[in-house]
Amino acid sequence: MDTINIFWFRRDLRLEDNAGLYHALKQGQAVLPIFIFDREILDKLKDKDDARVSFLHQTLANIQSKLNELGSSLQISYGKPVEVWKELLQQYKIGQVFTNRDYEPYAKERDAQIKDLLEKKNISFHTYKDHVIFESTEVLKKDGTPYTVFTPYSKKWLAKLDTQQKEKISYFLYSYPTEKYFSNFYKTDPIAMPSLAQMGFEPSPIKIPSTVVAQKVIKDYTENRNFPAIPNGTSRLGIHFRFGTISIRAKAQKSRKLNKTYLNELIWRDFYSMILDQFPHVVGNCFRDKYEAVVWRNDAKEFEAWCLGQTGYPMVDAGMRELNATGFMHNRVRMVVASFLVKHLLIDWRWGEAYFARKLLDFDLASNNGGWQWAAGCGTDAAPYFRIFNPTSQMEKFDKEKKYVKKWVPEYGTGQYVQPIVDHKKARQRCLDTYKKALGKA
DNA sequence: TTTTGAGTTGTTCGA
DNA sequence: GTCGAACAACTCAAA
Repeated sequence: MDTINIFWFRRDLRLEDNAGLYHALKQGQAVLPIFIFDREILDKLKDKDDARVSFLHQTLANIQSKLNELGSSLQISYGKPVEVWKELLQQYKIGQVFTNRDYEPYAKERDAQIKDLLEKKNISFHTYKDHVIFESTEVLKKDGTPYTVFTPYSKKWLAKLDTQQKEKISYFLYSYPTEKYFSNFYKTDPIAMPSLAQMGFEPSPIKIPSTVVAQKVIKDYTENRNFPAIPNGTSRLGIHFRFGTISIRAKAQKSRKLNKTYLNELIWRDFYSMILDQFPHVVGNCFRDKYEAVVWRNDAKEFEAWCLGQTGYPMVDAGMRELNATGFMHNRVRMVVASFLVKHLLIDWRWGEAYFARKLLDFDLASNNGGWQWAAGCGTDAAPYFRIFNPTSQMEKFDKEKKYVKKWVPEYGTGQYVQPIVDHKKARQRCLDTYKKALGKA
């Protein structure tokens, strides 16, 4: 049996401009690409027709057919990673293993286990940066510790990008010519992949936004991004960044030239990825501990009304209904619904975070957690607690014509629409009092 | 070490 | 209708 190298796909599902895959193929030895449908993750999903699983499956099928054309195949397994790797070790004589780094706590632990398993067999485990522009240790304060405020972080980040560009420190800052080495894929007949049904899932009716975004969308992003009724006001690339179906490097390079505001959003993505990597306690805990003292009301009925888009506040309800129907919610509206849940209803931000995690196509632990902690005021660079969005004035500001609201809440203004479940003014005061008390100011 | 300037995305009140 | 101040002081980053 010949020795082969393995490339392990995770959240980098593309053959082009893929750092780890590039390094794997460049070695010269035959490379078998693999993917694992991870039961540690899948078994926890609540919806059998989860759109992200369908998307994953479809994306892998696309990669599979491209590889089949090259006379190779993707080996897709369904199970727990450690078990799958033990089987792979039985099945193949493996030389080296290549993969791209993942910064979520679960992934770090999983990779440490696999690395250990492989190294015991004298198989090296090589990991690469692919998911972000700069990793958590690449942009640090002068004293060598991580930033916790976005603006100085972003300045340093931009300066570093400029330096790398000027000095050509990293030829591969923008693109890995992976396709140059496609001939090194392991030659094999197509290997069957598990069907959705075999894994206990059903296809989702939800449509996935395209990877192709008109240049004009990025160019006009600054003016359009706050208005949810504008059809292409935002790029909707979140899901593709999440699963790596597009390259972050390519997008950063383009937006650097086209629109600094858009680039800034990509810097936020690196920022929250860094925060998660450096401060993993943010999973399940307030970044700032003193906010744990907030006494949440956690009314289950009100939470349900929020989830279903039945709060009586049109901007909130439109957002939640858009989320439930499409797996997407406009960013401006995400802030409005999050502020409403946490501050008007005084429901623990972790409840909202979990609901978004379940529903959002573009769900990403780092960004979702960062966003919710921002909204709750307990995060790194958070909104002050007295900054409470007024869902009505947000609608007047950002959906003046009510185009967005009427699309998702058609009964709005007809008399059939539910009464507000809380009074804004009272809820606002209640929030201020609750936070003041928690922070020892009352 | 101390000081200084600044901090994604807001709202309300009163002049 | 428009504008500035108050909200509440706090923490961070860098000089």
